[in-house]
Amino acid sequence: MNLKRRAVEPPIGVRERLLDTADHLFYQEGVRAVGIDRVLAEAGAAKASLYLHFGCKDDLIAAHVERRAAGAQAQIETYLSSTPPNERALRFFDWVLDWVKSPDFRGCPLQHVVAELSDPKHPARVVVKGQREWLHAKFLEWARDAGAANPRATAGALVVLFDGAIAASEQDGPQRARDAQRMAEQLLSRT
Amino acid sequence: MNLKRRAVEPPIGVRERLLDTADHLFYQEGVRAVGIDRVLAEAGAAKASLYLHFGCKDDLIAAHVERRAAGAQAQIETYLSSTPPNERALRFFDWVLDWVKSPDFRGCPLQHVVAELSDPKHPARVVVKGQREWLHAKFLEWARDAGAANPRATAGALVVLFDGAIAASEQDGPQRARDAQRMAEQLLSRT
DNA sequence: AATGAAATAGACAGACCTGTCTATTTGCTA
DNA sequence: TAGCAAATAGACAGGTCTGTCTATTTCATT
Repeated sequence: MNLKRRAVEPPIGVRERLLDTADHLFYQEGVRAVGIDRVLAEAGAAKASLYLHFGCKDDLIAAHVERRAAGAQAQIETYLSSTPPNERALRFFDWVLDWVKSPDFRGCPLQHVVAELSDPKHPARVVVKGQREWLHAKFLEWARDAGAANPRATAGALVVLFDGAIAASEQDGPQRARDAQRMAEQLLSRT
Repeated sequence: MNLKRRAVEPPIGVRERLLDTADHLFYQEGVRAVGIDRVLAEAGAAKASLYLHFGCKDDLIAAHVERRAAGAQAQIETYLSSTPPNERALRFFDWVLDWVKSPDFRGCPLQHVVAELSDPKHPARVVVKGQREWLHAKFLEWARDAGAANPRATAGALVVLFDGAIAASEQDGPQRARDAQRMAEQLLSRT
């Protein structure tokens, strides 16, 4: 019955502010390139706040990945909610295309974290793994709904097309995501 | 007894030794995670030698990327030399499969460097760009040789399949490279 | 043997990093 | 108004990082 810190919520809490800032900086410049002090200064927060809310930098990185993963899941579900199940696998690549065309697209934050943190047991890597399993399960579901002859093989191919679309678009521009989309069409057209 | 390493050891110059070590460590753990001192200790070299031969760490990173790029080019050319031109695009994915199955495969060093170094003007990024152009030109050539109806589109698709095969295999294992290979077969079968 | 270039060993500077700790201020609420 | 929890400011410790510099040693060629 304590509605203590419930108030109304006009000002953003310091935790959110820190995570917002870290999320942005980590994505744009890399988790190792950005130091705690940068995050603190840009968020206008105190060091004690960061360590109170997140414990250590590695956990802040994990929270950043967690936020990206959850955000992507929500976006994708919303994006596809009005699409018939059998068309979702293909429509997914419209979402990918939107993403790679967005102004501050800089590749996949999860791929980046894997590149930067070589230890698979790092808390952020654990989150990445979970997100990957989620995505694979989605692809499998959509492949089945699309009537694929071999849903497992189709799901694997979709993973490749997704990773390839993002990684290639990071360096070559959105055209690569279109190339991927075209392959997805071919892949899903032969039921 | 005073047996210097000269007696039995082949004459590996300090520059090669440094580059060998840096190349390996940078690839396995990341260019930002590995400090100069680690390279020095593992190579058994002096700091002055590193700065004499490479100038600064950023240029050492660039040399590492350069070596990977040149090595890949040479390997690929050799691998495909006995393959008829019209089959090279497809056969290329056998090479990819070999790579991702090799024991210390840890993804694409070039993709990693792009993830770690956000500045496109970084000397290592410049090398990456060059390698990418080389690869794209090769794909275009092979697509033409394979009689593709639209070589440019096919080359773009091959880039996506390549990046996807590597990035996905880094996290999911070699199965993803097989998935990519199967898509390449489909892509190239419709002439 | 003498010379001189290349390599080694390692101290050092200066910057930056994560993480801890103390002291102070703010703002809600009882 | 008094109290209390959250947040701030910032000093500090202990590492690590890149890069420079000095002094010494190795080694091939003369």
